[in-house]
Amino acid sequence: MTIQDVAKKTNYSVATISRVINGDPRVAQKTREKVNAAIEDLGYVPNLLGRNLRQVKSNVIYVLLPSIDNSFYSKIVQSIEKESIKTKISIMICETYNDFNRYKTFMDAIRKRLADGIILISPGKSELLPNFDDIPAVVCCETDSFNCSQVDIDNESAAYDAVNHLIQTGKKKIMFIGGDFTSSHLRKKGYLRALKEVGLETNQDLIIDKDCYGYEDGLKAAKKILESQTKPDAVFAVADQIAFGVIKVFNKAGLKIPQDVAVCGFDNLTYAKMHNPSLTTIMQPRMELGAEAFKLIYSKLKNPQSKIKKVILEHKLIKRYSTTGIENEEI
Amino acid sequence: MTIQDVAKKTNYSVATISRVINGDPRVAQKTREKVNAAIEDLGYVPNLLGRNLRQVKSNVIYVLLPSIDNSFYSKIVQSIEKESIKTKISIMICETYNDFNRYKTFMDAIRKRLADGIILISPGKSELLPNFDDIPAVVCCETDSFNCSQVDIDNESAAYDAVNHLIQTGKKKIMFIGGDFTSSHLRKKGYLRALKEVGLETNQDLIIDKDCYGYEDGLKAAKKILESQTKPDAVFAVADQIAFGVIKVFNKAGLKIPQDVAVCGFDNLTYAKMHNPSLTTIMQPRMELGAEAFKLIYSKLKNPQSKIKKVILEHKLIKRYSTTGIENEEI
DNA sequence: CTGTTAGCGCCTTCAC
DNA sequence: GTGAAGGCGCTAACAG
Repeated sequence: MTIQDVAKKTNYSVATISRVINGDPRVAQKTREKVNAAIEDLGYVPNLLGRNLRQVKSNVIYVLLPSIDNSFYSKIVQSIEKESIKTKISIMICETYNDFNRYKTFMDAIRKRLADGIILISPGKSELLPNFDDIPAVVCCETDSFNCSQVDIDNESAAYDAVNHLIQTGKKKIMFIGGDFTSSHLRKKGYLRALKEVGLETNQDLIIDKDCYGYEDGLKAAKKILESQTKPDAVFAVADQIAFGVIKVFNKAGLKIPQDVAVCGFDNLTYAKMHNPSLTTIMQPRMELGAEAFKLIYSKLKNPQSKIKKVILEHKLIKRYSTTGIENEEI
Repeated sequence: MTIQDVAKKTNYSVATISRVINGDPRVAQKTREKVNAAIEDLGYVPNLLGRNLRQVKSNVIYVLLPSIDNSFYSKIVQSIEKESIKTKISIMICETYNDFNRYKTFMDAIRKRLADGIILISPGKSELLPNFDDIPAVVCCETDSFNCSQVDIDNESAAYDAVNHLIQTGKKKIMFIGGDFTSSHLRKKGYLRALKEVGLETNQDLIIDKDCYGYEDGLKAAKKILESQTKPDAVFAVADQIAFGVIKVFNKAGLKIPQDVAVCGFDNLTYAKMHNPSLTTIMQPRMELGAEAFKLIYSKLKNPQSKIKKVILEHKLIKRYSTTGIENEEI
């Protein structure tokens, strides 16, 4: 069943049928009705593969992210999807596991026209990626320099806010736990600036910034802290999951949170408020990050000449029990 | 740049080029080399839209799920993806939010040839869905009857195991918290069977099964419990997120978990072990569920005549602090 | 307002 | 082992 069959049945040409399907205004109302009736009648459904070939585009955008099993990303994806649904573009989620070859595979698929462009979420350093200068792209949640539009928060100042909050609650020996990735480095900068500003101690014993990314790493880091002579009265972790690990260990060791040691995370995962105690953290505006990323790639596709933009969105400190000692389910 | 250009450059015909690209054996070794060299040389990349049109398939499978912002689903998707990468099929994740019209949209997209088939994850009751008898489909994590292959766990017996475990730890007044969906109904059956078997009380005061799906509902349910005269010594919730809400409220009320009241969830979300206290729950074999679902749809596409299968996979009870009082980071 | 026609890029018979 | 030719289903000039 093709457009031909509809043409035959209605005695119009395929061109007219095509016009009706695509809402072209230069079709008589009556014709339109007849054609639609025939389409209904025959149960005809256009084959978009034909259209895609003809128009040299797939109306698909790839969304590349490290892993879908991370609620931080999933919220971003959700908003990209929400935005895309308003257009006729579909998104395709692709997990990279930060693997060079997977990035390459997906980028090559675009060269094969299976997608029109990509959104890269937290891709890491640009020099560790395959070159993608030839394909329409937007980077989300990464502050390294790319040859395309980007959207992110100000990581340095977000960390500054978080650490400053810890200082405000009277904490003086504040640890930093992070990993080896760009935004973590920036967060460390913010941490250092906050301490420096009020003349607080900043030494290497207070900093763990190697191989620390997730829950298990948080467990390890916290154990190391307990075993050492460093007795911090607060911990700032660059990811909520790390903070969850830290809390687990501190709890088991009988430390009171936040009285003995306060804990602050980063990202405001869905679980941050469910946690016991609920976790103070930096909220990244995930919905806006995703929506903005989509808008950027969309306008890039509409107008390939459009200029590269860098968009910085507002973060927000969410104060919860793990630093304030006040449990409030509403937040 | 098309296959034509390669043909011209090599003085072979487009047919030969096509054969080389597709690994057709009836091509002389020498020819193959020359053609590949030219392809390399020109930087030619095949346009798969042409191939798709010609072969009347897109090599895409849609994966429909309620929401991506739920780590239960994301693990399943991850395994589907992992399985798909071995083939030349790509998967496309589609959020339905359990909305009839969104289901319809995606199913229509398949009729438009944008995908070759679908995997439906937790689609709910079959009568609430648009008809999809005309498209290749597989249902995952749903026990309602569908006119296609299915993969799921035995929900009734999983719930039985969970409640039985609570009984073993000496609990006698066990509440059930669930919602109005098929697997929840089955879990209630298992709950009732376990209680009945040992002659424990089962009355309506111990059952909350309306509008209870997520964290917020858990909060509400727990508050209701505290206000009522029912003083349960254990709670079995049909989802981990509900359990998290319950724990939050009980904790705040000063109840000791599991001494005063034990809590058991369902699903074994990644976060269940990070929680304080860590959560006893039923592990669904999410990776296997996804992998099996993909295999089923794949064979359906390979062989449209293949028979409908129902696959039931093994669940497992994961015992943690919220029922045992023992914190073990390893689990 | 409508029809004719020529491809989009590829694969696949059918010849030789 | 290779080539010629037709067509997958659709859209977009161009003509009328």
